[in-house]
Amino acid sequence: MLTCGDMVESARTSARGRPVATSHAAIEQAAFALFTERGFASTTLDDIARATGVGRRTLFRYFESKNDIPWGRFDLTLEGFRELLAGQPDDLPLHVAVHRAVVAFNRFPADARPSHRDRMRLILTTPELQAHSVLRYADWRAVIAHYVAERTGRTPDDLLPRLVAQVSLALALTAYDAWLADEDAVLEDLLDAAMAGLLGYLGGAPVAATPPAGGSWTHDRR
Amino acid sequence: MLTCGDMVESARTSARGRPVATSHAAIEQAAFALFTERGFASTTLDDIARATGVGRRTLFRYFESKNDIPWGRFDLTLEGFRELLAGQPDDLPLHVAVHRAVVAFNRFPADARPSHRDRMRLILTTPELQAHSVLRYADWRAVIAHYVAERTGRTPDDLLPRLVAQVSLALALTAYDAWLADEDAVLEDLLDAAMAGLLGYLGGAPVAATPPAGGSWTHDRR
DNA sequence: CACACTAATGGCACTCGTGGCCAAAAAGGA
DNA sequence: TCCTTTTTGGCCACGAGTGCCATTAGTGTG
Repeated sequence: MLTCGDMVESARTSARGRPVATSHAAIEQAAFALFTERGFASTTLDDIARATGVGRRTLFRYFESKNDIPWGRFDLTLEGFRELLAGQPDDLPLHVAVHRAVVAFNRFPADARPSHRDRMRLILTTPELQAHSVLRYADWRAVIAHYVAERTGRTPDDLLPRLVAQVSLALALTAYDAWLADEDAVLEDLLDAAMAGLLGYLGGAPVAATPPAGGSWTHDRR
Repeated sequence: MLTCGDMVESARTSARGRPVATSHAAIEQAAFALFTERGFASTTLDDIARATGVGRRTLFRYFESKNDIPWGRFDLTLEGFRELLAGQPDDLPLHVAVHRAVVAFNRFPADARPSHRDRMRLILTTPELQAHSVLRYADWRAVIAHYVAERTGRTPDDLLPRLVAQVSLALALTAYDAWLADEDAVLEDLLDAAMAGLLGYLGGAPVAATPPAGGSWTHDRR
Protein backbone atom coordinates (compact mmCIF):
# COMPACT_ATOMS: atom_id res chain seq x y z
CA MET A 1 0.00 0.00 0.00
CA LEU A 2 2.88 2.28 -0.61
CA THR A 3 1.82 5.44 -2.26
CA CYS A 4 3.90 7.97 -3.91
CA GLY A 5 3.47 11.68 -3.81
CA ASP A 6 7.06 12.69 -4.11
CA MET A 7 7.52 11.31 -7.56
CA VAL A 8 8.81 13.46 -10.37
CA GLU A 9 6.12 14.53 -12.78
CA SER A 10 6.66 12.74 -16.06
CA ALA A 11 7.79 14.93 -18.93
CA ARG A 12 5.29 15.97 -21.56
CA THR A 13 5.50 14.66 -25.08
CA SER A 14 6.33 18.04 -26.49
CA ALA A 15 7.70 21.24 -25.03
CA ARG A 16 5.08 23.29 -26.85
CA GLY A 17 1.81 24.60 -25.54
CA ARG A 18 0.91 26.28 -22.31
CA PRO A 19 3.00 24.99 -19.42
CA VAL A 20 1.38 23.08 -16.62
CA ALA A 21 0.20 25.09 -13.66
CA THR A 22 0.65 22.45 -10.99
CA SER A 23 1.53 18.80 -10.42
CA HIS A 24 0.09 15.72 -8.77
CA ALA A 25 2.47 16.18 -5.88
CA ALA A 26 1.56 19.82 -5.32
CA ILE A 27 -2.15 19.10 -5.31
CA GLU A 28 -1.65 16.14 -3.05
CA GLN A 29 0.33 18.11 -0.52
CA ALA A 30 -2.06 21.02 -0.42
CA ALA A 31 -4.99 18.65 -0.13
CA PHE A 32 -3.38 16.59 2.58
CA ALA A 33 -2.75 19.65 4.69
CA LEU A 34 -6.41 20.57 4.45
CA PHE A 35 -7.56 17.03 5.14
CA THR A 36 -5.61 16.81 8.35
CA GLU A 37 -6.70 20.29 9.34
CA ARG A 38 -10.46 20.09 8.90
CA GLY A 39 -11.09 16.51 7.82
CA PHE A 40 -11.62 14.86 4.48
CA ALA A 41 -15.36 15.37 4.14
CA SER A 42 -15.29 19.01 5.18
CA THR A 43 -12.66 19.88 2.63
CA THR A 44 -14.23 20.82 -0.67
CA LEU A 45 -12.60 20.66 -4.04
CA ASP A 46 -12.89 24.44 -4.13
CA ASP A 47 -10.75 24.58 -1.01
CA ILE A 48 -8.12 22.36 -2.57
CA ALA A 49 -8.17 24.28 -5.81
CA ARG A 50 -7.73 27.57 -3.98
CA ALA A 51 -4.91 26.18 -1.84
CA THR A 52 -3.15 24.83 -4.88
CA GLY A 53 -3.70 28.02 -6.81
CA VAL A 54 -5.50 26.42 -9.74
CA GLY A 55 -9.04 26.23 -11.00
CA ARG A 56 -11.33 23.56 -9.64
CA ARG A 57 -11.75 22.19 -13.13
CA THR A 58 -8.04 21.58 -13.40
CA LEU A 59 -7.98 19.27 -10.41
CA PHE A 60 -9.95 16.74 -12.40
CA ARG A 61 -7.23 16.65 -15.02
CA TYR A 62 -4.80 15.40 -12.37
CA PHE A 63 -7.05 13.18 -10.28
CA GLU A 64 -10.13 11.36 -11.40
CA SER A 65 -11.92 12.17 -8.19
CA LYS A 66 -11.50 13.66 -4.77
CA ASN A 67 -11.15 10.14 -3.40
CA ASP A 68 -8.17 9.50 -5.62
CA ILE A 69 -6.08 12.29 -4.18
CA PRO A 70 -4.93 10.53 -1.01
CA TRP A 71 -3.69 7.57 -3.03
CA GLY A 72 -1.38 9.71 -5.07
CA ARG A 73 0.07 8.00 -8.11
CA PHE A 74 -0.49 4.49 -6.89
CA ASP A 75 -0.46 3.13 -10.41
CA LEU A 76 3.20 4.03 -10.72
CA THR A 77 4.19 2.28 -7.52
CA LEU A 78 2.48 -0.89 -8.67
CA GLU A 79 5.18 -1.03 -11.30
CA GLY A 80 7.65 -1.45 -8.48
CA PHE A 81 5.53 -4.14 -6.90
CA ARG A 82 5.51 -6.05 -10.16
CA GLU A 83 9.26 -5.93 -10.25
CA LEU A 84 9.58 -7.05 -6.65
CA LEU A 85 7.51 -10.10 -7.45
CA ALA A 86 9.38 -10.84 -10.63
CA GLY A 87 12.62 -10.59 -8.69
CA GLN A 88 11.76 -13.37 -6.29
CA PRO A 89 13.72 -16.60 -6.84
CA ASP A 90 11.71 -19.18 -8.72
CA ASP A 91 12.67 -21.97 -6.37
CA LEU A 92 11.04 -20.23 -3.43
CA PRO A 93 7.67 -21.72 -2.45
CA LEU A 94 4.96 -19.62 -4.00
CA HIS A 95 3.50 -18.33 -0.77
CA VAL A 96 6.91 -17.38 0.54
CA ALA A 97 7.74 -15.50 -2.62
CA VAL A 98 4.48 -13.58 -2.51
CA HIS A 99 4.86 -12.82 1.16
CA ARG A 100 8.39 -11.54 0.74
CA ALA A 101 7.37 -9.29 -2.11
CA VAL A 102 4.50 -7.89 -0.08
CA VAL A 103 6.81 -7.21 2.84
CA ALA A 104 9.38 -5.58 0.58
CA PHE A 105 6.70 -3.46 -1.05
CA ASN A 106 5.73 -2.12 2.32
CA ARG A 107 9.23 -1.40 3.51
CA PHE A 108 9.85 2.30 3.85
CA PRO A 109 12.87 4.34 4.76
CA ALA A 110 12.52 5.43 8.38
CA ASP A 111 12.11 9.11 7.50
CA ALA A 112 9.22 8.39 5.18
CA ARG A 113 7.34 6.38 7.79
CA PRO A 114 5.47 9.19 9.56
CA SER A 115 3.92 10.50 6.37
CA HIS A 116 3.20 6.98 5.22
CA ARG A 117 1.43 6.40 8.48
CA ASP A 118 -0.58 9.60 8.18
CA ARG A 119 -1.62 8.77 4.68
CA MET A 120 -2.67 5.25 5.51
CA ARG A 121 -4.51 6.40 8.58
CA LEU A 122 -6.49 8.81 6.48
CA ILE A 123 -7.26 6.16 3.88
CA LEU A 124 -8.11 3.40 6.32
CA THR A 125 -10.21 5.41 8.76
CA THR A 126 -12.22 7.64 6.42
CA PRO A 127 -15.31 5.72 5.34
CA GLU A 128 -15.52 7.30 1.88
CA LEU A 129 -11.89 6.42 1.30
CA GLN A 130 -12.19 2.93 2.73
CA ALA A 131 -14.88 2.30 0.20
CA HIS A 132 -13.10 3.89 -2.71
CA SER A 133 -9.89 2.05 -1.96
CA VAL A 134 -11.22 -1.30 -3.09
CA LEU A 135 -10.73 -0.07 -6.61
CA ARG A 136 -7.05 0.51 -5.83
CA TYR A 137 -6.83 -2.83 -4.09
CA ALA A 138 -8.19 -4.47 -7.22
CA ASP A 139 -5.18 -3.18 -9.17
CA TRP A 140 -2.87 -4.40 -6.44
CA ARG A 141 -4.50 -7.82 -6.48
CA ALA A 142 -4.23 -8.00 -10.23
CA VAL A 143 -0.46 -7.72 -9.92
CA ILE A 144 -0.34 -10.66 -7.54
CA ALA A 145 -2.81 -12.69 -9.56
CA HIS A 146 -0.70 -12.16 -12.63
CA TYR A 147 2.43 -13.37 -10.87
CA VAL A 148 0.71 -16.43 -9.43
CA ALA A 149 -0.79 -17.22 -12.82
CA GLU A 150 2.62 -17.12 -14.42
CA ARG A 151 4.26 -19.29 -11.82
CA THR A 152 1.54 -21.91 -11.83
CA GLY A 153 0.75 -21.90 -15.52
CA ARG A 154 -2.74 -20.55 -15.25
CA THR A 155 -4.78 -17.53 -16.18
CA PRO A 156 -5.02 -14.56 -13.82
CA ASP A 157 -8.75 -15.24 -13.85
CA ASP A 158 -8.42 -18.72 -12.43
CA LEU A 159 -9.41 -19.51 -8.91
CA LEU A 160 -5.98 -19.90 -7.36
CA PRO A 161 -4.43 -16.64 -8.61
CA ARG A 162 -7.48 -14.71 -7.53
CA LEU A 163 -7.55 -16.50 -4.22
CA VAL A 164 -3.92 -15.82 -3.43
CA ALA A 165 -4.41 -12.18 -4.33
CA GLN A 166 -7.46 -11.84 -2.11
CA VAL A 167 -5.82 -13.58 0.81
CA SER A 168 -2.65 -11.55 0.45
CA LEU A 169 -4.74 -8.42 0.60
CA ALA A 170 -6.53 -9.74 3.67
CA LEU A 171 -3.21 -10.28 5.38
CA ALA A 172 -1.91 -6.87 4.43
CA LEU A 173 -5.04 -5.06 5.56
CA THR A 174 -4.99 -6.88 8.86
CA ALA A 175 -1.39 -5.92 9.40
CA TYR A 176 -2.09 -2.31 8.50
CA ASP A 177 -4.98 -2.12 10.93
CA ALA A 178 -2.80 -3.41 13.72
CA TRP A 179 -0.02 -1.07 12.68
CA LEU A 180 -2.23 1.97 12.90
CA ALA A 181 -3.54 0.86 16.28
CA ASP A 182 -0.08 0.70 17.82
CA GLU A 183 2.29 3.65 17.56
CA ASP A 184 5.35 1.50 18.20
CA ALA A 185 4.51 -1.37 15.92
CA VAL A 186 6.71 -2.31 12.99
CA LEU A 187 4.69 -2.96 9.86
CA GLU A 188 6.92 -5.72 8.59
CA ASP A 189 6.69 -7.64 11.82
CA LEU A 190 2.92 -7.37 11.68
CA LEU A 191 2.86 -8.71 8.15
CA ASP A 192 4.87 -11.65 9.40
CA ALA A 193 2.63 -12.04 12.41
CA ALA A 194 -0.43 -12.06 10.20
CA MET A 195 1.02 -14.78 8.02
CA ALA A 196 2.05 -16.76 11.07
CA GLY A 197 -1.41 -16.31 12.52
CA LEU A 198 -3.00 -17.61 9.37
CA LEU A 199 -0.79 -20.68 9.35
CA GLY A 200 -1.66 -21.34 12.97
CA TYR A 201 -5.33 -20.81 12.34
CA LEU A 202 -5.47 -23.24 9.47
CA GLY A 203 -3.07 -25.73 10.94
CA GLY A 204 -5.19 -25.95 14.02
CA ALA A 205 -2.01 -25.47 15.98
CA PRO A 206 -2.39 -23.61 19.26
CA VAL A 207 -2.00 -19.98 18.44
CA ALA A 208 0.04 -17.91 20.83
CA ALA A 209 -1.94 -15.20 22.54
CA THR A 210 0.69 -12.68 21.48
CA PRO A 211 2.51 -12.75 18.17
CA PRO A 212 6.08 -13.97 18.44
CA ALA A 213 7.98 -10.94 19.66
CA GLY A 214 10.04 -9.64 16.80
CA GLY A 215 9.95 -13.08 15.30
CA SER A 216 11.06 -13.13 11.74
CA TRP A 217 9.28 -15.40 9.43
CA THR A 218 10.52 -15.48 5.89
CA HIS A 219 12.24 -12.23 5.25
CA ASP A 220 15.70 -11.03 6.01
CA ARG A 221 16.04 -8.65 8.89
CA ARG A 222 17.03 -5.22 7.87
CA MET B 1 -23.43 -12.24 1.30
CA LEU B 2 -26.97 -13.25 1.57
CA THR B 3 -29.28 -10.33 1.26
CA CYS B 4 -32.87 -10.15 2.05
CA GLY B 5 -35.47 -8.23 0.17
CA ASP B 6 -38.41 -10.47 0.84
CA MET B 7 -38.44 -9.89 4.54
CA VAL B 8 -41.52 -8.70 6.31
CA GLU B 9 -41.46 -5.06 7.25
CA SER B 10 -41.16 -4.78 11.01
CA ALA B 11 -44.25 -3.53 12.79
CA ARG B 12 -44.38 0.03 14.03
CA THR B 13 -44.42 0.85 17.70
CA SER B 14 -47.89 2.33 17.62
CA ALA B 15 -50.82 2.03 15.21
CA ARG B 16 -51.34 5.77 15.23
CA GLY B 17 -50.07 8.32 12.79
CA ARG B 18 -50.02 8.38 9.02
CA PRO B 19 -49.54 4.91 7.57
CA VAL B 20 -46.43 4.09 5.62
CA ALA B 21 -46.57 4.61 1.89
CA THR B 22 -44.11 1.90 0.88
CA SER B 23 -41.63 -0.65 2.22
CA HIS B 24 -37.99 -1.59 1.85
CA ALA B 25 -38.99 -4.54 -0.29
CA ALA B 26 -41.17 -2.49 -2.62
CA ILE B 27 -38.48 0.10 -3.20
CA GLU B 28 -35.89 -2.60 -3.69
CA GLN B 29 -37.92 -4.43 -6.31
CA ALA B 30 -38.79 -1.31 -8.25
CA ALA B 31 -35.19 -0.18 -8.13
CA PHE B 32 -33.84 -3.54 -9.16
CA ALA B 33 -36.06 -3.64 -12.21
CA LEU B 34 -34.72 -0.26 -13.28
CA PHE B 35 -31.12 -1.21 -12.54
CA THR B 36 -31.26 -4.27 -14.75
CA GLU B 37 -33.11 -2.35 -17.43
CA ARG B 38 -30.88 0.69 -17.85
CA GLY B 39 -28.01 0.11 -15.46
CA PHE B 40 -27.25 1.31 -11.97
CA ALA B 41 -25.57 4.60 -12.79
CA SER B 42 -28.19 5.68 -15.30
CA THR B 43 -31.02 5.14 -12.88
CA THR B 44 -31.66 8.26 -10.84
CA LEU B 45 -33.34 8.40 -7.49
CA ASP B 46 -36.14 10.30 -9.20
CA ASP B 47 -36.71 7.30 -11.43
CA ILE B 48 -36.87 4.98 -8.46
CA ALA B 49 -39.17 7.28 -6.54
CA ARG B 50 -41.50 7.56 -9.50
CA ALA B 51 -41.51 3.81 -10.05
CA THR B 52 -42.24 3.20 -6.39
CA GLY B 53 -44.92 5.86 -6.35
CA VAL B 54 -43.34 7.79 -3.53
CA GLY B 55 -41.52 11.07 -3.08
CA ARG B 56 -37.79 11.12 -3.69
CA ARG B 57 -37.27 12.45 -0.22
CA THR B 58 -38.97 9.42 1.27
CA LEU B 59 -36.48 7.00 -0.24
CA PHE B 60 -33.87 8.30 2.16
CA ARG B 61 -36.04 7.27 5.08
CA TYR B 62 -35.80 3.67 3.94
CA PHE B 63 -32.26 3.52 2.61
CA GLU B 64 -29.33 5.62 3.65
CA SER B 65 -28.12 5.96 0.11
CA LYS B 66 -28.69 4.78 -3.42
CA ASN B 67 -25.81 2.38 -2.95
CA ASP B 68 -27.58 0.72 -0.05
CA ILE B 69 -30.61 -0.32 -2.05
CA PRO B 70 -29.11 -3.39 -3.73
CA TRP B 71 -28.00 -4.76 -0.37
CA GLY B 72 -31.50 -4.74 0.99
CA ARG B 73 -31.75 -5.28 4.71
CA PHE B 74 -28.38 -6.89 5.10
CA ASP B 75 -28.21 -5.91 8.74
CA LEU B 76 -31.09 -8.25 9.48
CA THR B 77 -29.50 -11.21 7.77
CA LEU B 78 -26.33 -10.74 9.78
CA GLU B 79 -28.43 -11.75 12.77
CA GLY B 80 -28.85 -15.13 11.13
CA PHE B 81 -25.13 -15.37 10.45
CA ARG B 82 -24.42 -14.70 14.09
CA GLU B 83 -26.71 -17.55 15.05
CA LEU B 84 -25.15 -19.90 12.55
CA LEU B 85 -21.76 -19.26 14.08
CA ALA B 86 -23.04 -19.61 17.61
CA GLY B 87 -24.63 -22.89 16.63
CA GLN B 88 -21.35 -24.51 15.58
CA PRO B 89 -20.11 -27.20 17.99
CA ASP B 90 -17.39 -25.94 20.26
CA ASP B 91 -15.20 -28.96 19.73
CA LEU B 92 -14.90 -28.24 16.03
CA PRO B 93 -11.58 -26.71 15.04
CA LEU B 94 -12.03 -22.98 14.75
CA HIS B 95 -11.39 -22.73 11.05
CA VAL B 96 -13.80 -25.57 10.33
CA ALA B 97 -16.51 -23.97 12.41
CA VAL B 98 -16.10 -20.64 10.67
CA HIS B 99 -16.02 -22.25 7.25
CA ARG B 100 -19.16 -24.25 7.90
CA ALA B 101 -21.02 -21.20 9.09
CA VAL B 102 -19.96 -19.24 6.03
CA VAL B 103 -21.10 -22.06 3.77
CA ALA B 104 -24.41 -22.34 5.60
CA PHE B 105 -24.91 -18.59 5.42
CA ASN B 106 -24.58 -18.75 1.66
CA ARG B 107 -26.87 -21.73 1.17
CA PHE B 108 -30.03 -20.71 -0.65
CA PRO B 109 -33.14 -22.59 -1.63
CA ALA B 110 -32.90 -23.45 -5.30
CA ASP B 111 -35.72 -21.15 -6.31
CA ALA B 112 -34.08 -18.16 -4.69
CA ARG B 113 -30.80 -18.74 -6.48
CA PRO B 114 -31.44 -16.82 -9.73
CA SER B 115 -32.36 -13.62 -7.96
CA HIS B 116 -29.48 -14.07 -5.54
CA ARG B 117 -27.19 -14.42 -8.52
CA ASP B 118 -28.60 -11.31 -10.19
CA ARG B 119 -28.24 -9.31 -7.05
CA MET B 120 -24.68 -10.38 -6.43
CA ARG B 121 -23.76 -9.83 -10.03
CA LEU B 122 -25.01 -6.28 -9.77
CA ILE B 123 -23.14 -5.68 -6.54
CA LEU B 124 -19.90 -7.32 -7.59
CA THR B 125 -19.64 -5.87 -11.08
CA THR B 126 -20.80 -2.29 -10.56
CA PRO B 127 -17.78 -0.22 -9.49
CA GLU B 128 -19.76 2.17 -7.26
CA LEU B 129 -21.33 -0.78 -5.51
CA GLN B 130 -18.07 -2.71 -5.25
CA ALA B 131 -16.67 0.25 -3.43
CA HIS B 132 -19.66 0.83 -1.22
CA SER B 133 -19.85 -2.83 -0.27
CA VAL B 134 -16.75 -2.72 1.88
CA LEU B 135 -18.87 -1.03 4.49
CA ARG B 136 -21.25 -4.00 4.42
CA TYR B 137 -18.34 -6.40 4.48
CA ALA B 138 -17.03 -4.66 7.57
CA ASP B 139 -20.23 -5.56 9.40
CA TRP B 140 -19.98 -9.13 8.16
CA ARG B 141 -16.37 -9.32 9.31
CA ALA B 142 -17.30 -7.95 12.69
CA VAL B 143 -19.61 -10.90 13.21
CA ILE B 144 -16.81 -13.35 12.51
CA ALA B 145 -14.29 -11.40 14.55
CA HIS B 146 -16.67 -11.44 17.47
CA TYR B 147 -17.11 -15.20 17.26
CA VAL B 148 -13.39 -15.85 16.97
CA ALA B 149 -12.72 -13.50 19.86
CA GLU B 150 -15.17 -15.40 22.04
CA ARG B 151 -13.78 -18.80 21.18
CA THR B 152 -10.16 -17.81 21.68
CA GLY B 153 -10.62 -15.56 24.68
CA ARG B 154 -9.58 -12.35 22.98
CA THR B 155 -10.96 -9.01 21.94
CA PRO B 156 -12.59 -8.59 18.52
CA ASP B 157 -9.91 -5.95 17.95
CA ASP B 158 -7.04 -8.40 18.38
CA LEU B 159 -4.99 -9.53 15.44
CA LEU B 160 -6.31 -13.07 15.12
CA PRO B 161 -10.04 -12.30 15.10
CA ARG B 162 -9.54 -9.55 12.57
CA LEU B 163 -7.29 -11.77 10.51
CA VAL B 164 -9.74 -14.65 10.42
CA ALA B 165 -12.50 -12.29 9.44
CA GLN B 166 -10.46 -10.75 6.65
CA VAL B 167 -9.34 -14.09 5.31
CA SER B 168 -12.85 -15.51 5.47
CA LEU B 169 -14.04 -12.57 3.43
CA ALA B 170 -11.23 -13.13 0.96
CA LEU B 171 -12.31 -16.74 0.53
CA ALA B 172 -15.96 -15.82 0.13
CA LEU B 173 -15.29 -13.09 -2.41
CA THR B 174 -13.08 -15.41 -4.42
CA ALA B 175 -15.79 -18.04 -4.44
CA TYR B 176 -18.41 -15.50 -5.46
CA ASP B 177 -16.29 -14.26 -8.34
CA ALA B 178 -15.87 -17.77 -9.63
CA TRP B 179 -19.55 -18.45 -9.12
CA LEU B 180 -20.58 -15.48 -11.21
CA ALA B 181 -18.13 -16.46 -13.93
CA ASP B 182 -19.62 -19.91 -14.36
CA GLU B 183 -23.35 -20.37 -14.89
CA ASP B 184 -23.30 -23.97 -13.74
CA ALA B 185 -21.14 -23.56 -10.68
CA VAL B 186 -22.38 -24.39 -7.20
CA LEU B 187 -21.48 -21.70 -4.70
CA GLU B 188 -20.93 -24.07 -1.82
CA ASP B 189 -18.50 -26.18 -3.81
CA LEU B 190 -16.59 -23.06 -4.71
CA LEU B 191 -16.36 -22.01 -1.08
CA ASP B 192 -14.93 -25.43 -0.36
CA ALA B 193 -12.61 -25.20 -3.32
CA ALA B 194 -11.36 -21.83 -2.15
CA MET B 195 -10.60 -23.18 1.31
CA ALA B 196 -8.91 -26.23 -0.19
CA GLY B 197 -6.93 -23.97 -2.48
CA LEU B 198 -5.75 -21.88 0.44
CA LEU B 199 -4.63 -24.95 2.36
CA GLY B 200 -2.76 -26.19 -0.67
CA TYR B 201 -1.19 -22.79 -1.26
CA LEU B 202 0.09 -22.47 2.26
CA GLY B 203 0.99 -26.11 2.67
CA GLY B 204 3.14 -25.91 -0.38
CA ALA B 205 1.41 -29.06 -1.54
CA PRO B 206 0.99 -29.41 -5.27
CA VAL B 207 -2.32 -27.78 -6.10
CA ALA B 208 -4.50 -29.54 -8.63
CA ALA B 209 -5.12 -27.51 -11.75
CA THR B 210 -8.84 -28.07 -11.30
CA PRO B 211 -10.63 -28.03 -7.97
CA PRO B 212 -11.62 -31.51 -6.77
CA ALA B 213 -14.79 -32.22 -8.71
CA GLY B 214 -17.67 -31.95 -6.34
CA GLY B 215 -15.30 -32.66 -3.54
CA SER B 216 -16.76 -31.95 -0.18
CA TRP B 217 -14.53 -30.51 2.39
CA THR B 218 -16.03 -29.92 5.75
CA HIS B 219 -19.72 -29.54 5.28
CA ASP B 220 -22.46 -32.10 4.92
CA ARG B 221 -23.80 -32.63 1.46
CA ARG B 222 -27.30 -31.46 1.04
C1' DC C 1 9.24 40.80 -34.27
C1' DA C 2 4.79 39.09 -35.83
C1' DC C 3 2.30 35.06 -36.68
C1' DA C 4 0.73 30.44 -36.50
C1' DC C 5 0.48 26.30 -33.62
C1' DT C 6 -0.18 23.66 -29.57
C1' DA C 7 -1.44 22.16 -25.12
C1' DA C 8 -3.08 23.23 -20.62
C1' DT C 9 -6.12 26.14 -18.08
C1' DG C 10 -10.30 27.56 -15.97
C1' DG C 11 -14.93 29.56 -16.16
C1' DC C 12 -19.88 28.29 -16.95
C1' DA C 13 -23.75 25.50 -16.84
C1' DC C 14 -25.81 21.27 -15.80
C1' DT C 15 -26.96 16.72 -13.53
C1' DC C 16 -27.29 14.03 -9.53
C1' DG C 17 -26.81 12.39 -4.68
C1' DT C 18 -27.63 13.93 -0.11
C1' DG C 19 -29.43 16.30 3.98
C1' DG C 20 -31.91 20.04 6.72
C1' DC C 21 -36.25 22.07 7.42
C1' DC C 22 -41.11 22.15 7.83
C1' DA C 23 -45.85 22.26 6.40
C1' DA C 24 -49.29 18.99 4.95
C1' DA C 25 -51.49 14.48 5.09
C1' DA C 26 -53.57 10.61 7.22
C1' DA C 27 -54.48 7.84 10.44
C1' DG C 28 -56.18 6.80 15.83
C1' DG C 29 -58.25 8.35 20.19
C1' DA C 30 -60.93 11.38 23.35
C1' DT D 1 -65.00 17.36 16.03
C1' DC D 2 -60.49 18.29 17.69
C1' DC D 3 -56.06 16.75 19.33
C1' DT D 4 -52.11 13.74 18.94
C1' DT D 5 -49.04 11.05 16.46
C1' DT D 6 -46.31 9.61 12.67
C1' DT D 7 -45.08 9.66 8.00
C1' DT D 8 -44.80 11.96 3.92
C1' DG D 9 -42.90 14.92 0.43
C1' DG D 10 -41.95 19.50 -1.29
C1' DC D 11 -38.39 23.17 -1.21
C1' DC D 12 -33.84 24.58 -0.88
C1' DA D 13 -28.91 24.37 -0.48
C1' DC D 14 -24.41 22.19 -1.03
C1' DG D 15 -20.85 19.58 -3.16
C1' DA D 16 -18.96 16.15 -6.54
C1' DG D 17 -18.39 15.32 -11.18
C1' DT D 18 -18.65 16.38 -16.43
C1' DG D 19 -19.11 18.46 -21.12
C1' DC D 20 -18.10 22.54 -23.61
C1' DC D 21 -15.20 26.12 -25.10
C1' DA D 22 -12.91 30.52 -24.99
C1' DT D 23 -8.53 31.97 -23.02
C1' DT D 24 -3.81 31.76 -21.93
C1' DA D 25 1.02 31.04 -22.39
C1' DG D 26 4.27 28.92 -24.10
C1' DT D 27 7.19 27.02 -28.70
C1' DG D 28 8.62 27.14 -33.45
C1' DT D 29 8.90 29.59 -37.98
C1' DG D 30 9.43 33.15 -41.44
